[in-house]
Amino acid sequence: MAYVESLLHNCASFSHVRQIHAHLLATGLFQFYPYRAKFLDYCATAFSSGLRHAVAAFPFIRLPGTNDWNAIIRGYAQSDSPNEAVAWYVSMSRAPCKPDALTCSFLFKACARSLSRIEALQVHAHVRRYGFFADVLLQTTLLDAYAKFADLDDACKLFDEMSRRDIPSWNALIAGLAQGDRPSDALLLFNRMREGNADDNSPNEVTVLGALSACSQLGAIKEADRVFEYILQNNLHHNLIVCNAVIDMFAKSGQIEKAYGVFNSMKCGRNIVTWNTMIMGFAIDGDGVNALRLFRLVEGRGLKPDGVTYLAALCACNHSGMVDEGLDLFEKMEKNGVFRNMKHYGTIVDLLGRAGKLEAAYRIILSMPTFPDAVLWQTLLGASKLHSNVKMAEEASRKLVESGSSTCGDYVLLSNLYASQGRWGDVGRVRNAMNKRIKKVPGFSYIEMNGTVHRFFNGDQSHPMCREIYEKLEEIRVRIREFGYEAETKYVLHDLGEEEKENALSHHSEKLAVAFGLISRNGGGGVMNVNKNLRICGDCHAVIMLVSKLYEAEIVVRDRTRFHRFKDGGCSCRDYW
DNA sequence: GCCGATCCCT
Repeated sequence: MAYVESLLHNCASFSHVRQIHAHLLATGLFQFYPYRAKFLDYCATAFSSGLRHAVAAFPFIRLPGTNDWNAIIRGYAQSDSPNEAVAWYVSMSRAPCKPDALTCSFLFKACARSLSRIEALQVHAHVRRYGFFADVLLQTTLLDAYAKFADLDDACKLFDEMSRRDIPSWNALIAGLAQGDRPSDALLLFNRMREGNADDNSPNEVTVLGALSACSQLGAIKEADRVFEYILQNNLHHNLIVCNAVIDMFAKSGQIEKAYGVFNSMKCGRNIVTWNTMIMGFAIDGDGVNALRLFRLVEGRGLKPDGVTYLAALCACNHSGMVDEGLDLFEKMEKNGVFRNMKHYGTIVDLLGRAGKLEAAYRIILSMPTFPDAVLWQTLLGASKLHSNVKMAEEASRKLVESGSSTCGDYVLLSNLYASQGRWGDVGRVRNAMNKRIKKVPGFSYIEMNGTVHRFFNGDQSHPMCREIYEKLEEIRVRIREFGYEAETKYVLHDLGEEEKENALSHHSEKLAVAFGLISRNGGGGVMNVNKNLRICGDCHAVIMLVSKLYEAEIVVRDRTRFHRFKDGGCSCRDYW
């Protein structure tokens, strides 16, 4: 038996696996359960074409045992068609042998990957019935599956009920929270673990990846620094994947120099993800020159640009207004064997649209080989609004409504366009249509001050320092007026008088956050960082530029798509966004 | 023996 295992582990190619298979058949060992099951398991998981081979061999087994089934189920669980694992489990349940904890573990994995929630619930019930549930590893796999279905409350409940938890259990929940839109909870859990309150488990490489991802999403600068400090102290920065996530985190929290510092000092080598992350980092920072410089270096390092590399370079062109360079990349990528997907189209449509080439953007959407995504029409709508092209905006809106995927934001865009033209009848019509829909994403901004995160909604009056904040806003309004500012009331949706419109604008969440930041900085310098969940509004952009000059403040706003660095009355986006 | 992992359009 030992020699078969040793042969298996020394297979350099799939043809070696076939030779071992032939040997087992010739010697009759194939019908001997332990040999065969080991062989099948190796065959189905170690090589890409091995699963088909194992599946083809399966019918020749006289009486398949649990591990034979497990081998196939495991193989499918990690294949491109994980749902097949469930189908095999159904067949297995009709066979004489019984599933074991391993079978269920592979099934949970398969369910997690194919997002088959119902099937997972059924297997969960079986697990309880069979009495496998005491198994920590199995519980962790299930926890991970729940997290991937976004059943985070169930995942937390399972976690709390576990009698024993190891590092992967913690990691599964932290990563689940981070990826499931609860990054703050992920950080809380990470910090608990770091402070030694995690069943004697300390964070490892995988744990910090969850924490890094949480910081990236939040754009949380202080937390980002703290997580990095932990990584250095515990020598986790020799791991390539950790480094890639660190670069992403620094780039997404507005610390592009730190991101580039890590990129340049990596001792563990760089892979294509490293380059993609750094290029995208420069892109969202509005530094198209550095992004394209790195893009050109990729091939020289023996790496082949992939779809994400091109996407990052296209994003860089988009955010820096480099239309010709972007079009050139878009043309070249397919010649270089990289297929264009929806995201590439989305970026090029935005690039052309923002540059005012609405017809060209429209033609690109129509010329696509696949059915255009709602995002493409939303992008075209946004560009039409930017360039006040009512006809194109109406066309894009029509397509969105037809596709059944129009959102609140789409209606707001169209309505704002009508409003800017004074077409109040159309505004009312669009608003009525919008109000029939329930889903609204409220705009909010947040700013961190002395370790506390302060969050503001539009027109928010719930902050303890509400009075001071609104007084500050009034002061800002007066000072920038003296400086020659006029409110760009076209950004207001409603049919209000000019003065009321200005008020509606002046209480946008990003302005509240900036006013609060000015009050709280105690005259001290330093950069003020504001995060916003949606895109920054045009009036806020203009106002914050002036604030940066009149109050000598450097203000960085991270919005949904990029960073804006306001300084001395200007912005790093050079008004192109 | 089975658990946890990086970059991606508006």
